[in-house]
Amino acid sequence: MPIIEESFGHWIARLYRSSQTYVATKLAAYGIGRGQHSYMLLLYQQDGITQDYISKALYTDKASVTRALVRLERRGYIERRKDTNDGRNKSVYLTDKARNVKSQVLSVVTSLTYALAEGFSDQEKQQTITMLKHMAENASRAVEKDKKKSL
Amino acid sequence: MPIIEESFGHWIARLYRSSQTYVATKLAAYGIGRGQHSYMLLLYQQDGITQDYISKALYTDKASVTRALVRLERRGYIERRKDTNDGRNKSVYLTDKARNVKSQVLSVVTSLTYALAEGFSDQEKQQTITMLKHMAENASRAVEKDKKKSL
DNA sequence: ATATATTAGTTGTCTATGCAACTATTTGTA
DNA sequence: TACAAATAGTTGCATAGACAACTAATATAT
Repeated sequence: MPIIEESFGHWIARLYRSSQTYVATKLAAYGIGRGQHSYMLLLYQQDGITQDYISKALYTDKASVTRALVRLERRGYIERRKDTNDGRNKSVYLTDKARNVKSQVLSVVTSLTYALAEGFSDQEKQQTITMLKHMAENASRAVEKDKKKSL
Repeated sequence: MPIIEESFGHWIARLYRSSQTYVATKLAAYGIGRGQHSYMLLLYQQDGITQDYISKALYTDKASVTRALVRLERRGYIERRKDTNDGRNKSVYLTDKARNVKSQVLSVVTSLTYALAEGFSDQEKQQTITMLKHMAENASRAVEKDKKKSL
């Protein structure tokens, strides 16, 4: 019996890596790295949020957030400013340069979703996103549970 | 409208990272890194395959394959031997040490699939794997298409 | 038979990401 | 008010993975 073919993890890993490559190729021209478009996406939705907020929203380690944002800042896509009312926070703001590429970035993300769902009916697309969300939440929960156990 | 929530890529990324963390935590005790269990899995199915075969089966860059296998070899889980009939090939063999942890490794992979599918009916599980496979193939195809275009 | 192509694997360099340890700031408490 | 705990962010260190350039070995074509 094929073990690997029935492992969700195997398909998720393959899917993730190809998706990253896809996005990376399309956004390389803008100097936006493969792991950075999610941050742009989030900021397009909601500007001026803190790094901690981003870390929680994307379920990404705060150290990774710092580094991704440093890169985006160096490329001129964002600015980070220490909050005046709470000096621990840094709020993140898009620059004009970022706003100018918004439609291109969104179109890459959309085209990935579209490419992945090629051959899916509308109903299947809907089911897919539902299942992906469900699995992502299950995964976070499972990881949390492990963490608590190890304390 | 929430852009990011409807992006397949966002959910796949989150899912991938959590899954990796899950597996890493469970396999750390064996010195098997988070990216290495797929290689073990493949080899449990089929021993004595070449690196190139592995690279193609896992859709992973051959440089990454080399490095992952070097680590597994250093940990004593595999051996790599140059083929006698074709000196370009290196075939990869599991060691006794690897065979001894087979059930543990498989159980981690199974438990991940199980955790991700928590709350799914059998039919939903089946649909999920079908969709994951479908998307993975769509993704590979989309990446290939880009590559050809750039030539 | 020799020169060229192709193929398999390795190494260099880069990005992405996690965990742990650290710093700085703020909050809460004795 | 001063000291402890919590919070936000950064840095050190490690793994994982991609791409490109390279080496070695084999296959192909002249």
